[in-house]
Amino acid sequence: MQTVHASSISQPTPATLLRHIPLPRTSPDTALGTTRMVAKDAEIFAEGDRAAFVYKVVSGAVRTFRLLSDGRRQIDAFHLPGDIFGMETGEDHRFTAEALADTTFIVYRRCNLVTLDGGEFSRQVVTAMMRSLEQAQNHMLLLGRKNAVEKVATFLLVMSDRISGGNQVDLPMSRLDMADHLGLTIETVSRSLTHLEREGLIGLPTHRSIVLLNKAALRRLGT
Amino acid sequence: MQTVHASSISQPTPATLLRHIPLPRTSPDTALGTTRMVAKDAEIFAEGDRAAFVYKVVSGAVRTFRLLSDGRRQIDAFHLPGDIFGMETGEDHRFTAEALADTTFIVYRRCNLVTLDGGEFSRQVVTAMMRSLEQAQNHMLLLGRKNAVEKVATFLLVMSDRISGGNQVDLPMSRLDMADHLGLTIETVSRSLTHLEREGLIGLPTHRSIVLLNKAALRRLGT
DNA sequence: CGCTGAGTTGACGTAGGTCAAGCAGAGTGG
DNA sequence: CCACTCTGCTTGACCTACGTCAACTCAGCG
Repeated sequence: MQTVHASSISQPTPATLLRHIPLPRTSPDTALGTTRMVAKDAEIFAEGDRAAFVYKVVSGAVRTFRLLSDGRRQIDAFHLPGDIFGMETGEDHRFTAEALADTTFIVYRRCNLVTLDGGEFSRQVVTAMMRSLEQAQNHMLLLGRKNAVEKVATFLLVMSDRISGGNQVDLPMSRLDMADHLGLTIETVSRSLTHLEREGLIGLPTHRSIVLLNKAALRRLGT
Repeated sequence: MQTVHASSISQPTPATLLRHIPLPRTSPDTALGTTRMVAKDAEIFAEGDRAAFVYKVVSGAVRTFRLLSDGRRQIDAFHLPGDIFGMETGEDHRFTAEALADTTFIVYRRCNLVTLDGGEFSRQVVTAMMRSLEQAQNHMLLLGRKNAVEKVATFLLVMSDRISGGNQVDLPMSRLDMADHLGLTIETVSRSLTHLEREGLIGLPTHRSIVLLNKAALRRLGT
């Protein structure tokens, strides 16, 4: 059992709420949807909300998570530009979504997913769901069977693939977000990072940016 | 880090292989597929196999799992009669599937899932995938943030819902399978079960059958 | 420059893993 | 019908990876 960090249930600040303004617009990608911008830590939808929309990140990043009754949090995924999130098969959202940073996204009215019309949009949503499933399956292996250093190494490789493909990763999330995604605490994430640094596998020029110095060795750790 | 139980990489016995006979047949449910029977612990497909088929359990039960290089195993799901498993978006299977007990299932030639024809079969497969995703998301919360007793309590409730709906559950899997599903060891699963028994929440008439004496209390543990 | 919040580090505690012994039910053979 | 083994499960004693608590560092910012 672990204590619940206060910030893991943080609310958007008043300033945040003020900047939480719908911005109707039209563009190639928004033919069917509406663009919105929200500030860092703003809530996009909450667990239990009616799931009337599907979302696509344009810029920034989003976390989706669930809480246990005592506040323990599991972040199931981070959503980066291009990712679709918020699909549900039932009526309601089973997750809460919050912006990791100031974020722009497109809101699509949820066409009934059960009526698979074979159209471009429904195909895109189904593809997004399949990708979510694969990621979730990889993540179950990580959560169930990897130790702290292996978890962090795997995470860095995945983020590197998704963000840059290069050797430098600029993480959009805090240590707490990483911890709640990997089933660890901030302290253990921090210790694992410094461990990897001492081993020469990564460099830590700043807190949020990480250089993967030896991807092969990192990959060996995560398999 | 944990030791690898020898049986977690057990191979089908020779006797098992002999009983591994394709049984072509036709019935209402098999209009598009072929029925097969396999013995307990037989492999149905392996990680890396070409994913040319999709499977539906008729009787018995199936586990799908992945291994780390040193043999640590994560069972992502158990598949019971009526469940469809083995869908992949890529070319190859990313899991191994084995029978938990003597099992009958139907094998469907994999229609290309990307061409969503809106037909009955492709709708059924997409529904199965969505259900898998929801289960995987629930399981990530369990693996990442629940303690041993909470994991076992949650698992018993889920299995009870899926198998009987009543208060008696006849588990089709061993303690080792439970452990590798819940991210624990057999010893911890065993201790958690006797803990729940001592608390009066469950009864253990035999090893494989469990009586849920206080579902409300169990549910409180898993939330 | 001092304040603030995020991150790191160290000392210590504990849930759950490890190792080893023992037990019970299901086959098997005499 | 009873000893005999085999396999899965439980239990106990001990160990360790990771959580907890608390002090400290440092970057960003008014």
